[in-house]
Amino acid sequence: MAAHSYKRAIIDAVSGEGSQSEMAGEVAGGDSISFYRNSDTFIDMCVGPHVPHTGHLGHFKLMSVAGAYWRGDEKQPMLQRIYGTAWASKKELKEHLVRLEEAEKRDHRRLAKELDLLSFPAALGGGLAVWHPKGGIIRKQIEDYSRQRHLDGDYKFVYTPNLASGKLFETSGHLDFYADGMYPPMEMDNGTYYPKPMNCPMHCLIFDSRQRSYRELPLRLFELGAVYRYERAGTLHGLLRIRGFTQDDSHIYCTEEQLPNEIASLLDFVISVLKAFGFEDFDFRLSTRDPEKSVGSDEMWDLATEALREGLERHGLEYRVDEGDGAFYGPKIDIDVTDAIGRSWQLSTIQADFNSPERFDLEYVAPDGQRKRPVMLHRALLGSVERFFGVLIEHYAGAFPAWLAPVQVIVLPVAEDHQAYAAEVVGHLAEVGFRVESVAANDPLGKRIRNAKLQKVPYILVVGADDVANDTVGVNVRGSEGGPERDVPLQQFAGRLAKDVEQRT
RNA sequence: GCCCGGAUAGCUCAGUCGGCAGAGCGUCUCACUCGUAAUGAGAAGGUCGCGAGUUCAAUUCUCGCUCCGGGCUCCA
Repeated sequence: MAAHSYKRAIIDAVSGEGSQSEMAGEVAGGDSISFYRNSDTFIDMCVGPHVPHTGHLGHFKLMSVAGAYWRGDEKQPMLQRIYGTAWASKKELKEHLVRLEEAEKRDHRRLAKELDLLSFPAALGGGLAVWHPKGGIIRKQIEDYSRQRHLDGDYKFVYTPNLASGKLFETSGHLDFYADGMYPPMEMDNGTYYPKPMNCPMHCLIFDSRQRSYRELPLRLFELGAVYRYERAGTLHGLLRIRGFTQDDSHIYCTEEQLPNEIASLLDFVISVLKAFGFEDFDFRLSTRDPEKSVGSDEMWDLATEALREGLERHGLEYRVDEGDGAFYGPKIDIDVTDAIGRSWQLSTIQADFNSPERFDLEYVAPDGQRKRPVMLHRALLGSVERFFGVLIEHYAGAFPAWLAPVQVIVLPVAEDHQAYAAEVVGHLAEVGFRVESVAANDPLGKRIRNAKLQKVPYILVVGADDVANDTVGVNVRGSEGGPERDVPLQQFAGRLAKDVEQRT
């Protein structure tokens, strides 16, 4: 109890005559207060339960210490918390520790370094990354795929700048609601400018650039847009929490009547795109209005919330409702994916917005010639390309499928005599568009195999005298249990790789 | 932002109770020419994160800053 002066304070406050402190009121308002005694010297006021005595903890290991705000409120003092893990048996404890080690091996920050994908140089500043060639080619594959899907989905590609006048963010409401998350303004000769924290205000300007007809709706504007948001220093975490990132962002302008259909087809689109990246399990969350932190009429909110709900229900999707978790301008559906080791990541978001069209005074001409207000949907599928890549690295543990792998094939000549043939194989595969490298026989074959495996290359081809004679290759498939496949005709291998790439497996 | 911890070679890390710093891996050179997860020998490689202070002397002690890690809080 001596170590829990705050609990002492609660008890004093509760027992103190006429005390009206918040804590006292809160505790005294409950049905009862429970105490647990684990030894003569450790008595804890706690809702419990506690184990009868520490012997029941079984096999444990202390893991870390960290600060934690009293009652989870950052305005309150900070306490020291000691974290440990306890298991019934030594075996289970050990298994848990092994699981932690495995998770650490897929940490995207570690793999990004090991696989030379990207880095976070201190000289660049916190929460900012530079992409190296191998990370860059993967990113290009991701973005190219996204662009292709959006082309197919009748999205219109737009580009907008990284800075905008403060007036734009006054109009959009961001300066009112989100100034803390925006970078400080730049004063220039003709006004005040901010790095953009969102793309939507600019897309609204594009909509508003001329008179719009109902015939144009839904108008789907798409951009891989870089945004900058101030994240507090202690919250930064590799690619998963970063200060500059790129959204696969779209704003869809449609009529109120089109909204349910548009949401329904969006849900299909999201799921289909995420599945291409190897995700199979999805969780849906519907977030509703927080009256304290929102704008717009109840009518608008109800309409938008119902449209989202209808979209989910039309698909028969199970979803959870997060009351009060909506954006300031509207309700949303967030989509979480489950990765290869069962962890959940929030990626996609679909947000209804009746507010921005109002603020930007957007209109279209209806069939009857009347001017009407469009409805707007914000949506991102990957969310942030940077964050998505971080999740993808962890999902695949760095072993990217062939269509994403920075190097798809490494060709290893058994000895110097086979070098010329290895170069031929490389030339042939490169010519048809594969990313392929060769490593000369300066080191023993075993070592070169090992290095290629550590780089998680999908296919390692070994070529020796037999292969030179017969136009074949020895194929090592990443992760295969059996030994290498010998004497595979080169054309046959090329066909197999092409199929992998095409099917994104 | 807050609490605790950290920053030494390209990477992983040891070390200096204050006296111009080390290993393994990697890199480079030479030899080896090898059929499936580490060939051998040699060499190069460091403003000991940045800035101030104390000291005859600071990578080491003190202070400030930057960046990183584990949490907390926050995340349109």
